[in-house]
Amino acid sequence: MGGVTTPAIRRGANLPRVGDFNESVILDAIRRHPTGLSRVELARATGLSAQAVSNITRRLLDQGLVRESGKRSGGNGKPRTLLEIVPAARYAVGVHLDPAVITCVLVDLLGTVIAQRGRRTPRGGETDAIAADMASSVSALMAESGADRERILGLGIAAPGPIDVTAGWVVDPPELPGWGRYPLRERLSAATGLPALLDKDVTAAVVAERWTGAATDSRNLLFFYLGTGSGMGLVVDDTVLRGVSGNAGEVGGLGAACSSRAILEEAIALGVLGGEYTVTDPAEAQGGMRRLAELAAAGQAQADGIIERLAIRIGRGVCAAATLLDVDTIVFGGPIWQVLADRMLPVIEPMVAGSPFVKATHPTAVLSTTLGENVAAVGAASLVLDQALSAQPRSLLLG
Amino acid sequence: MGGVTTPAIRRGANLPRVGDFNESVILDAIRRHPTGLSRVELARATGLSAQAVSNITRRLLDQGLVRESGKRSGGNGKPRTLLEIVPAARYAVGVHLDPAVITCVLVDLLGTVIAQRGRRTPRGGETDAIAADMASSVSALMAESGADRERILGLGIAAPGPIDVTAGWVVDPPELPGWGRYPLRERLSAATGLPALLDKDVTAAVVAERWTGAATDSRNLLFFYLGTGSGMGLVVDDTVLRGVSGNAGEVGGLGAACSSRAILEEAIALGVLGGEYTVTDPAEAQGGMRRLAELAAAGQAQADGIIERLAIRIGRGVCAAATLLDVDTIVFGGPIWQVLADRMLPVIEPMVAGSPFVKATHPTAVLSTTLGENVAAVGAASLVLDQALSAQPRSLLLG
DNA sequence: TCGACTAACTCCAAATGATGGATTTATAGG
DNA sequence: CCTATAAATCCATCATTTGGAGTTAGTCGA
Repeated sequence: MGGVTTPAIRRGANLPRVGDFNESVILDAIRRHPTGLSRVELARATGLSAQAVSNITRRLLDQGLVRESGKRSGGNGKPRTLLEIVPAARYAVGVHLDPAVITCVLVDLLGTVIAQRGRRTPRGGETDAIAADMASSVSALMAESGADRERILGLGIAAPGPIDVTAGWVVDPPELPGWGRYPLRERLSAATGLPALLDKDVTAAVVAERWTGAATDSRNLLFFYLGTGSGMGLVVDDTVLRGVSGNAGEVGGLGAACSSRAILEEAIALGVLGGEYTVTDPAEAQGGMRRLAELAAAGQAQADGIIERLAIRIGRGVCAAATLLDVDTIVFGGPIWQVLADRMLPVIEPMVAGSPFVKATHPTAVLSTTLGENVAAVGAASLVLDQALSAQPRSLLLG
Repeated sequence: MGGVTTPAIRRGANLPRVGDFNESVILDAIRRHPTGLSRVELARATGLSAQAVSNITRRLLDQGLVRESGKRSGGNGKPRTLLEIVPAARYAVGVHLDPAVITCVLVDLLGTVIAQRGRRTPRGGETDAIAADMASSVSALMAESGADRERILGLGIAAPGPIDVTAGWVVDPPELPGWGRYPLRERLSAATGLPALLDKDVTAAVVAERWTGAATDSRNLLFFYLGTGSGMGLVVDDTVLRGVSGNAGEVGGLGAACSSRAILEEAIALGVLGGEYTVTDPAEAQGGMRRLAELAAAGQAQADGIIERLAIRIGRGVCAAATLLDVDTIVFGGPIWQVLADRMLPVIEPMVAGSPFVKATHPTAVLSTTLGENVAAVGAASLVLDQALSAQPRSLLLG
């Protein structure tokens, strides 16, 4: 009390920070325009003076992040010189530690996957050995991609929640025995020599979706991830919601009800699937779900009912969350979603469109991810890009 | 496409903005320390250099926002000169348009209520006349408080959702016939001569709670408002969540189930309350709820059951939201909450403490507002203070 | 009582980055 | 070939933070 302990108050801002920030703003604008963007257009779009834009683009050109890509003549006057991103100027690596698979990807500045590797997650092995194996996968990825080492910004790690962001590890993961409180971030950083950051897989996924996926233009979106577990990644007012401990996006009871384990158990109990689909290893769940989807597609009513009920449950949860957070875009993805999307999307879409909130306020887009099964791994890499290159007002503050 | 239309991209930042922002940061830090804070402490807390702090505090002193309030000697050396807020340096006015009552308050820089007025919301009168009456209440408030006109920053308006923030009006409010799409913000601004802003009542309430209420230190909190309707005000990562259209915090079906109308109907159907408590006018609902609380306190089991079931419903909703958003503080308030708090808080508190997410991650405080029945009106005024004086990184961007 | 010491605060020159006006550059059209 | 026009850059200016030196106001010990 009384000034002895100085609590963490908001930090001030700084001249050099403004420079860096505006650089990010310009880079961001260029990145978002695949066709290229001229300096005047940048000035108009960002509100900066033409002079400032000129200086900043010069710095970006010097750093090799941007190049001039031609001219566009608009009638009279000097034609605009277009600027575009040099995708190979920087890279980021992402690792997704999932109960079913461990995926590593290397992406470029635009989030395009340059190289990737996946392996089934070993059950009950030596955690240290598995982590070492992850690190060597990352190193191999960097080597085979031919990317300059010094152009690699860092390593992003996505893991199922709950996590402890400050410690850089996973907390009591039900489906990941052995990984609880294992110092994953430190170990991978040390073993690869890259700066590393850890976040929840769903948070990573929503960042990917904003960076390169289906929702690059939305400032308020919700990503529902359906994999071994399920959860939501949240972006509101152009900022990724992380919450007190980085665990925002947990869906409580809904998550358990949507787990592949619960669905398969229901299917087996109803006799739709045989006992051979009982999951001990989450890696096998996707096969069971695929079988279930096939049966449903072939007209098996009970299989279809299971999927439809799942869709309705998810639809309710998503509507509640979309109402609470006032988003205009909902994206679905994850390995299990990929299998069931065709059946579930037509159920969920009208639920959202018909929800009282949506009808009273504004239309809400419902989409499937365009990034495929490894959204979360791409997301892990996107976390790095996002931190290093995106223009977040927060970055103006002094740490 | 292709650069013809320039989409809204993030805006750059500016030197003068940095100055203003840092001024806000310092003011914010001083405001949060009732005992006063010296320049060195400010420098350490904000990360700014001693010089910058010195310059900024001089500006604040010149503006009369801050004064030197004594010295504190800490052993050797020159004693620190303490700085404190001058509460009367600025004022803000807040109006809460509620289906039951219209409340106006005038608060000072610290959010302390200097003057207030309330009246029952007229049913079905001439909207224009009522708005004019609100405006004259505001003028009367300003006159009787004796506050310098030029020290009044503006007028905040809180209204039940859904709202349209850009238009500055309420959209189809079920309990506020006649107010749908009425240009409330413009009219009140014109009639009072003050710049006005409109937000949802629950959003206003959460801002109040952070400015002066029970949660001035939490950066992640959730406010559950229980009045004629109900909803949540959300703050995550130190920013107020507003969403696409400013309607974040709606609770869908839960909101309807928690409305005083629904509760009283249930009580009447069960014969706990007589038919005379049927509400046509929301202003009468509070009386019925008070009667219900009295019966429960007197040991009437059915009345008690109604309240307990309500508490459980709210508890579930709040747990789900707290899990989704990863907050560490939950605050309850609103006119109906005031009446039922004693019975409901003991039900909800253990639900939160026992929820799987809370147990797995971090303790979560459950509190009642300290601002009484007119949280929302105080909140409306706080919206003005918050916009004008709080340090939001967002404010660094050029509009 | 006086001087040494220490910490808080302020003055001054330097650095950084955005801004506004004038200037150069590149194209289209007559 | 000249002019009009729009894009991009040069130059001087302004606002703000920063770092080091200097000033101020206390405490402590002799």
